[in-house]
Amino acid sequence: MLTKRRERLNHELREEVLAAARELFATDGYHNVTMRKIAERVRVAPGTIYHHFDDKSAILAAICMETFGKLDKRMEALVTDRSGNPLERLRRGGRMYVQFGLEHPQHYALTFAIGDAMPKHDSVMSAGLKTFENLRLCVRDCVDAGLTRMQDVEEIAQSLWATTHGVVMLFLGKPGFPFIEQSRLIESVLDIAIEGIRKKT
Amino acid sequence: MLTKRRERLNHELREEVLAAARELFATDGYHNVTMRKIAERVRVAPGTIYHHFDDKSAILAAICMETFGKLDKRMEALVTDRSGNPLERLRRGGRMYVQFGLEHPQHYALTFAIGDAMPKHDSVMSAGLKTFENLRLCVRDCVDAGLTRMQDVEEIAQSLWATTHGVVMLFLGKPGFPFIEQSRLIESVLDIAIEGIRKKT
Amino acid sequence: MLTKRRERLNHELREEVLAAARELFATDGYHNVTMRKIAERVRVAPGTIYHHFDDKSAILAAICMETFGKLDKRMEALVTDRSGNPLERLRRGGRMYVQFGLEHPQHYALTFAIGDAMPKHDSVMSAGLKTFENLRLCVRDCVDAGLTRMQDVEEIAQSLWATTHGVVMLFLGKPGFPFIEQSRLIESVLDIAIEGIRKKT
Amino acid sequence: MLTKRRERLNHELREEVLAAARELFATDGYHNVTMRKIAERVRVAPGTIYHHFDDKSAILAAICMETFGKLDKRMEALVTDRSGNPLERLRRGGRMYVQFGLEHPQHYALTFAIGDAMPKHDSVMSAGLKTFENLRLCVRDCVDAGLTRMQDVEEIAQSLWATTHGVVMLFLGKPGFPFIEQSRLIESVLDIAIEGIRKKT
DNA sequence: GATGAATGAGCTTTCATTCAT
DNA sequence: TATGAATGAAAGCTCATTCAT
Repeated sequence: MLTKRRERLNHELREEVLAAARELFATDGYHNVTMRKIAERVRVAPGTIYHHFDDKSAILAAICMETFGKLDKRMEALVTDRSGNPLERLRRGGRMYVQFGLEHPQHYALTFAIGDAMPKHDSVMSAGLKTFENLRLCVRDCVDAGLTRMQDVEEIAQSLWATTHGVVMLFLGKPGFPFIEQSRLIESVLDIAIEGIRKKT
Repeated sequence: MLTKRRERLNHELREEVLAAARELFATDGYHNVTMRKIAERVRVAPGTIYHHFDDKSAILAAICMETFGKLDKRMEALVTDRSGNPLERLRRGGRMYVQFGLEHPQHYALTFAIGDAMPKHDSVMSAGLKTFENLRLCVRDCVDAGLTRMQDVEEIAQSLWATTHGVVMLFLGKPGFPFIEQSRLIESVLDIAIEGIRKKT
Repeated sequence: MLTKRRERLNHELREEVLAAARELFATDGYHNVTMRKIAERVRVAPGTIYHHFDDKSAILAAICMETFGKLDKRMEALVTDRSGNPLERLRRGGRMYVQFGLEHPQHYALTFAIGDAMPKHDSVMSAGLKTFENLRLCVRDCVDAGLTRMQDVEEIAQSLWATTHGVVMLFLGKPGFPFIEQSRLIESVLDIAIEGIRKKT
Repeated sequence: MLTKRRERLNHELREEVLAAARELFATDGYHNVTMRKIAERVRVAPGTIYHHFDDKSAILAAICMETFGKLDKRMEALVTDRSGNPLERLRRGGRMYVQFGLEHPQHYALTFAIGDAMPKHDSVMSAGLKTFENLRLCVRDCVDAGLTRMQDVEEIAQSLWATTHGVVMLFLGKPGFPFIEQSRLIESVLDIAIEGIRKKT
């Protein structure tokens, strides 16, 4: 009983720290966020945070893990349903990825922001790899079905990742730029990428 | 006479600070470089730097302006020389853009990254965006030459920007990821983009 | 019944804390041992220790009392057994004293070092000083047996205390100094002291 | 001009820090003295101290060096004048050493206090060795003159150091103990030591 | 313009101790 | 009695910036 309640409260504080950090990191940049600022926002003593996270970088790592977890869920749904044209599945996958980034800008930016700020945590790295694995599987289907100009699955998968990542980062990073209508640009980028991969008949 | 010499020396010191900072920023990252380190490298007292730059971020801004100036020159050369296949010119332009980003990660991040700790300087912003105009011109040539599947110059240009931006940001943001060989990935992305645009004959 | 068992368990936990602390203090130094480390070693929550000891220094005090108790027992055995040459008994006593100091550096320092950070506990103080009384008795035997050059028991006893104290403090205070082999230096000091006291025949 | 004045002020602040630290270290113990406390006493910002000393341990090291310097001066005078009985010179040396310790209790305690608190600084170590060298020379004279029971210079020298060190530490560490008159105890200890060394005729 | 000592706020992190459960 | 999350003060240290000279 007691334990359960404790755990719940515990979990809640951990989540509060995560929420505060997520927002602050995204707003002010990892380097400009102090443990004190996070603690103040959660109305907790600075030292308390260290009961839940080893250090500052561990907070960032936890946020990234979270992001990958969410992304993974959506990705798996895509891979599991293997009906239809694989190339079209790839397009849907790309569309979903971009939308995810735009719907969770704080998560996304933090997870994929400039590497300087991101301390290396092996758990995060492997979580990222796992997420990417789903994209790879999608690409493999296209290659196996003989629908692609090229045969190197890894090369294609990473190229597509770069492309979709670019759309997200552009929208997030240049909010003031006179972009064409958002969904039109997304579809255009996806179309160019798919057509760039497709085998000419 | 005296005045002239002084001016030259002043200018020289400013340049030396810039050179030292440029190197240190690129090597250690903006946040890990202290004013003292820069001053030591130039063999000058810390306070002296403040006679030439308002603050630390002003040094970075100056470096970025400088660097974007160089990029612009290269870009202009590309546009000015209108010989050869426009699509190939576009490919060379994209390649140059990506290489620039990877060679000047700190400066690139300043202009294009979000939520980072780097201070935003408007003058740098506009210098960076000016570069986009050259891309637009390049794309127009392709469309005018009837080499593209689509006709909307703005849509194509922004799509290509997103794509090249994506490659740069991916490399910068995930330095630990097991990417395939860098130049191979760059060429692959460019190839997919160009083929995705090219009109099927 | 229940009460008795509880008491025994209590006593056991107290002893376990003492044992863990004794080892940690000796290994890492009083200042480098945290309550948490002690608690972890005993597999107990940090707060639990405070049910058995007022604070950190109380643990050290308890250990010292304990240890001085043991020293006293040894010393008393020496004095009680009055067979053999009193001067040799004195030598054995000195040897024992030095060894005691070197085997329990933290406890020794608590009682005899100055200006150190260790908190002073009066009960420990008096326990330590009680030991001196045994030295005095030993010296008196030598004087009474007519084996000494001098007759002033107090003067001789205090001189011997200073000497043995010196060996201990030297080893404890200058751990990096290139001393000759430890036991050789101890024997040398004792030999000089005994010969310096002995009546020339 | 300017430089000279600066240097003098600089030197003065350094000395003030040293003086404050010396007193605080001796009073409260090295571990209980904070940089902030030192800074407050000197009426200076905490960071300022770091312009004069690398870190906290460097302050302690500087104090120790100082002590050894003073001791060295006196010791050298003793060794230089080689007239008279070497054993008596040794006695005078011991007397001087003890007096030095009692006259500079703070310096002495700090330099020879329990090793835990004393971070190892090579420069301090070598300064200590140099000081000890003078004692060694004195002992060698006695051995060479055939005045000693033993022949091992190092063994005798270290034994004597232990003995004199003991007297100092005892007086400093147990100010409340009912010692016999100070100079009488000192002379007694020295007498026992010298007679303990002297070759029996 | 150049100096460089000094500032002072701020950093991450540690830890003995408390107290509601 | 035992828990362990939380405290809160403090620690050593850093650094962009200022200002008297």
